[in-house]
Order: sequence, then C-alpha cells, then structure tokens
Amino acid sequence: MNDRQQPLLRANKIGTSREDLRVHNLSLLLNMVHKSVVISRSDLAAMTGLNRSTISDLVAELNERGLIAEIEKPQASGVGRPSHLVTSSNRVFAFAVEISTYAVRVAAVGLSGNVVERRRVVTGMFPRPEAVVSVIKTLVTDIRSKLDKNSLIAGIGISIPGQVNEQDGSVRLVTTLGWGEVELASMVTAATGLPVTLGNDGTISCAAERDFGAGKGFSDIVYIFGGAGGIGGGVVVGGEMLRGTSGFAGELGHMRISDSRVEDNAGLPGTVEALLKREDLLDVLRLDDADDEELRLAVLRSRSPRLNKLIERQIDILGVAIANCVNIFNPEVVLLAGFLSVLFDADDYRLLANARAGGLAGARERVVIRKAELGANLVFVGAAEIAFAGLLADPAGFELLPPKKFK
Amino acid sequence: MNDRQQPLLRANKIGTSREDLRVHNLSLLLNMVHKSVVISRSDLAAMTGLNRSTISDLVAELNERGLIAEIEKPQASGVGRPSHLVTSSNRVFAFAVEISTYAVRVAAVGLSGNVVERRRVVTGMFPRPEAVVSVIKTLVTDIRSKLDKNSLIAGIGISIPGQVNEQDGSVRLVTTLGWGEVELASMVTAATGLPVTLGNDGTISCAAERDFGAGKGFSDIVYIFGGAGGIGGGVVVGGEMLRGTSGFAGELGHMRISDSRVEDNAGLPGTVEALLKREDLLDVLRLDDADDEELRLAVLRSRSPRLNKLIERQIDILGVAIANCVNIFNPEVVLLAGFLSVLFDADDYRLLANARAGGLAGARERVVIRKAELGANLVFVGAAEIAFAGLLADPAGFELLPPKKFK
DNA sequence: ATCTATTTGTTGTCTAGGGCAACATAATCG
DNA sequence: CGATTATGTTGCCCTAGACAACAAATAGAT
Repeated sequence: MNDRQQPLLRANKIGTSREDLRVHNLSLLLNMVHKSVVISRSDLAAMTGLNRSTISDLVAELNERGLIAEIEKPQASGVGRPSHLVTSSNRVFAFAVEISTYAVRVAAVGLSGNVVERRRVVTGMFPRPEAVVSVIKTLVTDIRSKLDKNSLIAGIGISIPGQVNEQDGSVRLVTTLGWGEVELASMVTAATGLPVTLGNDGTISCAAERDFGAGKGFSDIVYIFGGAGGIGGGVVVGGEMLRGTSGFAGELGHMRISDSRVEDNAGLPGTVEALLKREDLLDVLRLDDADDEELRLAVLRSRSPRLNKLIERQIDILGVAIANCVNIFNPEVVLLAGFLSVLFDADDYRLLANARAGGLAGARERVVIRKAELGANLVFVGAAEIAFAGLLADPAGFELLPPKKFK
Repeated sequence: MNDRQQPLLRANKIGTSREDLRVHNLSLLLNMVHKSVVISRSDLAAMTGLNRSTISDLVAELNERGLIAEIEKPQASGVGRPSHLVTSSNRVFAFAVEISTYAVRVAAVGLSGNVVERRRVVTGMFPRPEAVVSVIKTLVTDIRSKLDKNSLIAGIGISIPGQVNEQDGSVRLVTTLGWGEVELASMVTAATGLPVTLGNDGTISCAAERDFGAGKGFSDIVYIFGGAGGIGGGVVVGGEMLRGTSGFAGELGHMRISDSRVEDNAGLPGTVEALLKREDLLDVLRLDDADDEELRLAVLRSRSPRLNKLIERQIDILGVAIANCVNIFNPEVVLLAGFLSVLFDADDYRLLANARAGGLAGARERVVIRKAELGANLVFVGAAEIAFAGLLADPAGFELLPPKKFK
C-alpha cells in the first residue's frame, strides 16, 4: 500500500477544478436553503459572499432542477426593493425508515423537513432481516403511490439502533434486534429500486438536532440520547458529523466510566449505558410502560425518597459522562435527549454542577447544556437527512427518481 | 444573536470564488510537497486530478514565492520522460518552542521538517511567564542571527503542557507551571515581532505523528501520550486535528474511567491520568530519573513480581482508555507515546486483548494499535507545524518575514 | 401623490484560471 | 537507433464568478 498517496488523494475531493467550484456553490446554496427552510436571495449573497448576479444564476439552476422554489410574494422588510424568498422544493422527498425494537416506521420527508405519510408496522421482537425488508418494501411502495406524480425521490434513509458500517451499507451488530452482520442496504435497494443509506440512530438524531433542533447554529455539538434500548450518542465536529473510519464513531453510551461489573447491552462493564437505565426509573415509579413525557410528569410529581436517590445517582453518572465529553470534544453545546432530558428537568442544578466539576477549566466554561428539541419526528427528519446527503452534496449530479417504479 | 446566519457564514470559508479556488489549489500542492518532503510533479497531477499544465503553473507560482524548490536531477523511474521532483524550500523556517516543567527549548524548523539550531535553557520550576518570554526572546534572537540572510520566517509555534485557547492565543491553565490565565501569544509577539501560535502539547505531538510519524497515511488517529507531567492526547478526525470550540479538545488523560478518588494533576478523580502515572514505574524500579529509553530498558530487564503487577494494572487502565477512544472515535489507528509505549513493549498481548475487550464489535475490528515513532524532535516538528499552518493554508497571502529584525 | 434614497434583481461584458490538444523532450525497450 | 511511453510546455478555449450599469420595488420625506 502506498501510504503516501492515501491521505492526499482524499484532499482533492474538496474541489480543485472549476466544475467542482460550481458544484460546491450549488451545494452550499442548497444546504442553506434546506436548513433555513426559507431564506432571501440577498441573505444568500451576504452569507456566501457571492455576487448578486451569481446567486441569481445559481438559484436559477437549482430552480430548473426542481430542487428549490421561489416564493411569489416578496419579503417586505425595510427600505429597498424586497428580496425574493427561496424555499426548498415541496416536490422532493426521501423515505425515512426507523427500525426499532419491535416496530418499523416509515415516512416520506420533504426537502424542507416536513414529514408526511407516516406508517408503522409492528414486527414483534427480534424480527428477521428479511421480514423487516419486506415491511419496508410494502410501506415504501404504499407511500410512493400516494405521492404526487410530479414528486422526485432522493432515496431511503434508515435509522438503525446499533452499529452500522456507513461505507458499505451493512449492519454490523444490533443486540436489541438480535442481528449480527446484515447487508441491509443492498437488500432494501433490491426490494425497492431506490438508493439506501444507513445510519446509527444516535448519529441520525444528532444530525436532525443540528439542522433543525436545539443544535441549530452550533458547529460543535455532543448529543446524548437515553432510550429503552440504551444510551446512544452523536457528535458534531466543526459542523460535520463525527463518523470515524467506518461510521461507528460516537458510541458515547459505551464509554466506561466506572469499575462496576454491571454490563450494558453490548456486554461491556461499567459503561454509561450499564449504569444509567431508563428501566430503573420505571421500576421505582412502578410504571410498566411510559413514553418520555409520561415519565417526565411522573418524575416531577412523585419525588419519593427512593426516586430522589435514584435520580441523584443517575444524574451523577450522567454528569461524569458529560464531563468526559466536554474534556474530549470541547463542544459549544451538549444536548440531552430521551429520558436524559427528564433527569435534566428533575434537577438541572445538580446536573450542571456535576458536569462542571468533572470538566477542565477551559472547556467547561462556555459549554451550554440543554435539552434536545425535536420530538416524535426527530428520527424521521434525521434519517431523511442522510438520504438527502448525496443530493445536498452535489445538486447537479445526483439523480432523483420518479415516485412510480418503471421497469 | 442571529442563530440562522452563524453556521452558514462559516461555510463560505471553504471557498466560493475563483480566487479561493486558486488559493485552495496552491495550498493543496504546498501541503502535499510539505508532507511528502519530495514528490514528483506527475504524482502531484495524479493525486490532485489537476491537469499537467495547471500543475506546472501552480508549481511555478510556489517556486517564485520561494516556498518550494525544484530538484535539478530528474527522477529516473520507468519509461518516459522523467518527472521533475519538487521539494520544500530550505529557506523557509519557523521557530518551535517547547515550554516544559523546568526548561524552555527552542529550535528552527525548516518547511521540510528538518530541525536545526536547537537551544535549551533551564528555567527552574514554576517560572514566571515574563521570565519564559524573556528566555524565548533571547533564544529566538540568537537563532535568528545564525540563519542565512535569505531565509524567510513564518512565525513561532509554542507547545504548552496544558490548556490553550488557540483562538486568542492565551494560556488557560497549566498546573505543572503554576500558570493560570496568561496572554502568552501577545507577549511573545511583542518581544519578538513575530506572529505566534500556541498549541497544546498533545495536539501538537499528534499533528507531528500524523504528518511525519507513525500516523502518516491515516486520517483518523487517536494519539495518547504519557509523560512526567501526566497523560495527554490528540485526535485526528478526517485528516484534521480535533480542536473543539476554543482549542481545548483532546484531553484524553482527563477522561474519568473509574470510581477511584485518586486525583490527577487537574484535581479530577478517577481519570486516566490519575491512575496511570509514570512515577509509579520509576518508584518500583527505584529510579530517580530516567528518560523513556532508559525506562524501557529497565522495565524489559527487571520484571520483578511487583513490577509485573504494576504493569498489569497500568495496562488494564490503558486498555480501558483505548477502548473508550475506539468506541467514541472509531479511528484507524491508536498511537501510544512516551512511557505508554513502554507498556506496549512490556506486554503488547495483554494490552491489545484489553483494548479489544472494551471495544464494540465494529470499531475494534480494524483498529491498529501501535507505538508512536518520532522521538526527540517530535514536539519541535509539531510546534513548527502550527506556525506553518497559516502559510500552508494560504501560500499566496501569508507574509513571510526576513531573519533579521527591521524597524 | 411625488420625489429621493436605498436595496435588490437583471443584463451584458470582463477576466481569471483550469482543461485540452498538439508538440517537444527525455527516458526505456526491442 | 527507431518505437514507445510518460512528462513538460505552449497556445487556445471555455466556464463561472466579478463587476458595472441599469431597472425595479420599497420606505420615508415633502
């Protein structure tokens, strides 16, 4: 292996030729429109530094390709000719798939982040991959037939509650599903004829928060999620998702922070996930099942001594996890999602104090710790985001497909 | 605060205009030449995808600016006209400064990574910042007078064994020096008239390993360093150093992994640094002082039961730290430096087994764990690297200074 | 209502910079 | 020594963004 060429070859992807420049600028604009939902042309010019005429040209090209739309009524703010407003096209969709412990959910998500046509099928525990693919095929086909025939499909993004090799589109290990190595992307592509992108649920949710939720405007984010299946995470570094070599990065829940022998879902002892369990809260509250909002209410209402003690213990653990992340990543903001946001509400003072105590002087000073924002649609938006990624990166070269299948 | 504009404004720095394209390509080539030390024009063309004629043009511009040199005797490899070899200029230097517990070291480092004119002054424990600045001034001035008068100076890069705010060039906290908040960059600039860049020692060493050492060719690296002053680290994500919001990122030594109450140098309990001390090895070996090579020899020779036990304990701790990093970053390679490389030599089998045991299936599979390569000059090379950063990013716009001071 | 100042969109022209083809050059190979 | 091959060089082309002039659409002043 020529280890001299390796890292340098990667560099040229940034764009060396004039055509790359065009691609880059189209991508830049489409991303801005996408994330802002609506934005004026003059704002686009100001933010990119590009000339008005160039913006006109680029916007026209994106418009021709059906990726954006210009709103008729111009913006009436301040002196001067009002600027045209640009918005994401309402014709472009991606299918977002969430595979969770015992159900598969599918939705169509528009380029502007609007979620339409939600479907859900209960698969039962430990479904076979083939069964899941079949469900996905059915739901996608169904939704596809409901979409306007002028629509354009970017592809399918699938959220996996486990380890995913993003490069080859294979699932590596999902303990909660009982899956080992599964070539899921190619299976779903074969079934639907659409390009498929897989992503870890933590990474996906984090991306959604970054683009449309509590992480908007930040470029260095640590996202920690607590669900029934364990503790997941995602990290944004310099605006980009932390992926690692194969896409396994960001497993904050499996960070070992204690000498405890208690094991997490992956069999690792003393990790955040091993020590911080949603079930423990449910047990103390004598709840069989509850979503996060019910859990939040129950916690805020009850406050029995046993609960208080548990919450203190959980907050202390979460505090250590946050402090470690702060020392390692020096982020602008730490977002807490799922039942971790319940802990935040239960005693934010103790949580912040704890997180600060373990952080180094420099890094802990400016970091903001807050709850995540996006609720039920979070995973859909994030999953669509990874399906849109190719389109957003190269608006001119990415091929969109019609809603009905040809062949 | 307009949180909509924030992240988007950052995006345009990547390069939107045609001039940015030129800057980008010049930077790309200079970086390639810099890291390869010598490289042929045809390789440059192949790796960047740029046309031969464009490479000619760009190389000519870099040559005119005195940043590179073309080697006369052409490369005689294979059929066809031999390609011109390009190398970094031997006229361009940066001053590398290492501030450590009781000494200051300064060297001039060439753009090709050659270290010349080393100097060292013992400052004693807990020197005042003003004293250190004075030493730096003296040494830099001295070296400056020794350099060829055709030389060009890029600036000063300073390695700090503590927390550094890279954005404003201030030191935040260095417990081993007894420093709190120090505006070091501006002080040294005032004393020398040269632009100054500060960096954390772990980050700097990691950058050096990435560019010229054991990390060459990898784009996702975790670097862990063990020294007398504690455990430091650095992380490379997608070829770029992990910096965080203010440059505090990468403090792997202060990651808490145990319930232990033992505190590290920053007063944090149960961290890697708290549990993994070089002194402990020295104590067991009854050594007062030893550099890493002496330590390595002593460890490999002795193997007393007490030492074995200590090493096992240390390896177990290091294994947890590595596993955590693997789960969080999914790197291609983990580099161990300082006395941690001694642990690797003492029992690499146990270390690898330990690191694997704590890693998740996907991430741990392909990761390589190895010793760092660069020795005595490591910090110099890395410190020079941060001084060269501006030049490498914008070869045409960065102003180089003559060796002698004018005024 | 009308005029002015201000901001934005549009149009045509300019230009920088990378691509390309043709040719020159310098090596290896038969 | 010619054929082949890879590379450097030269001149021309083309694309994409900059720029200037003008048109359009608003707010505010009179």
